[in-house]
Amino acid sequence: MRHIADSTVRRLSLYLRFLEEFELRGLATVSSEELAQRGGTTSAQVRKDLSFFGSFGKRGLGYDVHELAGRLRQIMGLEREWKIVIIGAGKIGSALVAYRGFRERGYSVAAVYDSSPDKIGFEVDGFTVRDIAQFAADARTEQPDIAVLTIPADNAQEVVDMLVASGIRAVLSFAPAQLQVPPHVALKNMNMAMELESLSFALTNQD
Amino acid sequence: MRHIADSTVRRLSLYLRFLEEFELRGLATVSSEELAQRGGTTSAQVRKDLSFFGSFGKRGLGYDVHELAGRLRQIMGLEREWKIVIIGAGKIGSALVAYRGFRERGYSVAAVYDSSPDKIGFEVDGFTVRDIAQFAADARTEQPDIAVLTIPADNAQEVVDMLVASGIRAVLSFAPAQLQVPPHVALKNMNMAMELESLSFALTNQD
DNA sequence: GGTAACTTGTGAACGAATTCACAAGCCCTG
DNA sequence: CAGGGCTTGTGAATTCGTTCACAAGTTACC
Repeated sequence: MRHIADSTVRRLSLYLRFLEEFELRGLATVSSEELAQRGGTTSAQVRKDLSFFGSFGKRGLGYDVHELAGRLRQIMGLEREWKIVIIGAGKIGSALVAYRGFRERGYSVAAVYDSSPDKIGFEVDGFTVRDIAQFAADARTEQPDIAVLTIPADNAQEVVDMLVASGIRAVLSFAPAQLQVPPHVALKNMNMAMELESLSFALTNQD
Repeated sequence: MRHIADSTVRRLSLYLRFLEEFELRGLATVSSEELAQRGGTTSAQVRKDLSFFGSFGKRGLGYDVHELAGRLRQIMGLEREWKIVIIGAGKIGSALVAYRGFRERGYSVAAVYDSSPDKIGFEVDGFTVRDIAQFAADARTEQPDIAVLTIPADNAQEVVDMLVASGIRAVLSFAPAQLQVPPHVALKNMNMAMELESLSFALTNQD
């Protein structure tokens, strides 16, 4: 497949959310213009984004809400369940384990890991925290799909190296660090420090 | 000031982090090439990013680590303390209140709000959770700078409208919703669902 | 069935962001 | 102080993403 821009993928994710919203409201069809307005973009952008994957609409009419939602789920890989492991049973990690939004969207938490003896063996929202040292062995049988990293920045790189060596091909990192991964591994960062600094930049450099 | 791309601001934030790392390691100067390698970008990109704000380097030598860090802090508005309020005392909100990274980088949590009687009046990491209804009144005297939104998507828009009406000009939202704010308000999203879906997209559409 | 009102899908035009490439400046060595 | 080795700062070239604009297809109505 032709390379798809990250910005496009993120918008598709948004469109899907809006479609689900429209579905709930009982709308049967929706135009690119309506989707665009809901998402703060333009109708041309919506159509272009979709056009990378096929043509799903009817001229003169728009898109069938239910059908387009299905197509998007298919495109985004949401027709199967993805196994998540949470690495780091600190405050953020524990909050995520309990986060219901995961399961709602087809992501199921399979296990929680930590390296600290204060955490290993204790329960977090129904999960017994495992020793990170046993990850490689567990991964062979359990084959988790996505690792969510909620550990401090200082040893995040070595942990991610270990995860990758154990076969993980997708990482969502909350660690405020710039991690290196080989090209076959997908990495996304949730870097709060960066977002906050973007905000203080905006406040400081306001016109 | 000329408009600065969001991607540039985010990279500046990264560079600052790397500079602080280099400073700790005792390096006195650094070249754009070294910064680039650390951040997975190119030296031309680093120089171009910096050039929007002035010329901070010495030809043939590179940048003074300490000086450039200071300049970046100034540019990013990190020379003052920013008052944060956390809106939503659920799992994520509570985890953030306790997050030490805030204070380390000059952001101080001033208060925590919620709308649920189960939360209001109770303590979260030393903060007594306040009633969201009293936000407007509090804001007049306390003048918080940044609101961090950790509430469910369904009523996020009305809450953000209220925050904006109360004078908030910067919002970091964890709510999985596309919020509308007037142009003078800066808004950043931390949308985990979107990042996860980008990952499952990558896993699904792998070459 | 003809026409008016809509809406999609998509090349082409445009604009924004990144990369190239090089003149200019700095340091070190002999 | 001349020459070689680096590195910056920045216009120009390029690449990438967005927007425009319109032919083609659909529905509704008379």
